[in-house]
Amino acid sequence: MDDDRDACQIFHIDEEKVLKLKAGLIGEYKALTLSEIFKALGDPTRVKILYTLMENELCVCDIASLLGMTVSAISHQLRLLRNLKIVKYRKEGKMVYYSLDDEHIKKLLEMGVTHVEE
Amino acid sequence: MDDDRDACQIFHIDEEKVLKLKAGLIGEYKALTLSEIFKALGDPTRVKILYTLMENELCVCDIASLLGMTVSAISHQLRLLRNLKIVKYRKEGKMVYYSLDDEHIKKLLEMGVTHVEE
DNA sequence: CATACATTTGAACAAGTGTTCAACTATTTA
DNA sequence: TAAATAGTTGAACACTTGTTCAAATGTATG
Repeated sequence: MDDDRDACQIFHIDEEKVLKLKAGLIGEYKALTLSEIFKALGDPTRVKILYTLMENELCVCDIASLLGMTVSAISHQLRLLRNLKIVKYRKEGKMVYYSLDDEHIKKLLEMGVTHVEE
Repeated sequence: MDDDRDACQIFHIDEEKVLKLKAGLIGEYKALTLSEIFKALGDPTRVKILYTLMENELCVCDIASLLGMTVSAISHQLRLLRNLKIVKYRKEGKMVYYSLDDEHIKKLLEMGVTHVEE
């Protein structure tokens, strides 16, 4: 009688629970920002790119060669990853060397692998 | 002279490095599987749904009410999350209670927040 | 300066995605 | 059995996305 599961019709969960739930809601902006990061990792090409960068920094055409894709396609993806601060770059003459921006990205990838591998 | 950065033109990185890089490449299937998980987290609505499930299990129309969206929209998203084993569900009479499938998902979300908040 | 090369960029296209609407299933209750 | 309720589903739509191609930067080198 005390914990009869919330029927849905009029949404009559007890006040306290409603408040707790609403307080725990993620904000619109935060949800968007967070989803943008995950979305960036949510493409096979970008996953492959990031994997090549996990131990080394590499230039655009090295990545393109390794993945068997056009330099243009890789560059487009790198721009996206750059804008989201997922990779950083370093210019040296004609070449541009890309690397992961921070350790979080590496950890996110590793945790993703852990999840899919179990 | 020893570590002259790989010029790109003919991709003449030294053999050892090429081999190491190629060995570290992620496979096609693994990249796809991994990207599917991240893609699932890469939508604001799904992020919000998962956030409501971080501490409680909830039924579809509770989530819909909390987020101010239609039951149908939520149900479609939950199916996707279900198929990817990101959420699990429990049936009780007419109601279906959803919850996060495992701790990894929670950790991924938390780690994502950490990344965007710094 | 002219040439070569690494990378970036914009436009365009096919393919994929999220929401809505209406119809449907399944379960409870009268 | 009939009505009510919780949830699922499929089709349709506008919108977004990833790649390609061609053209444009920027930088070194002859």
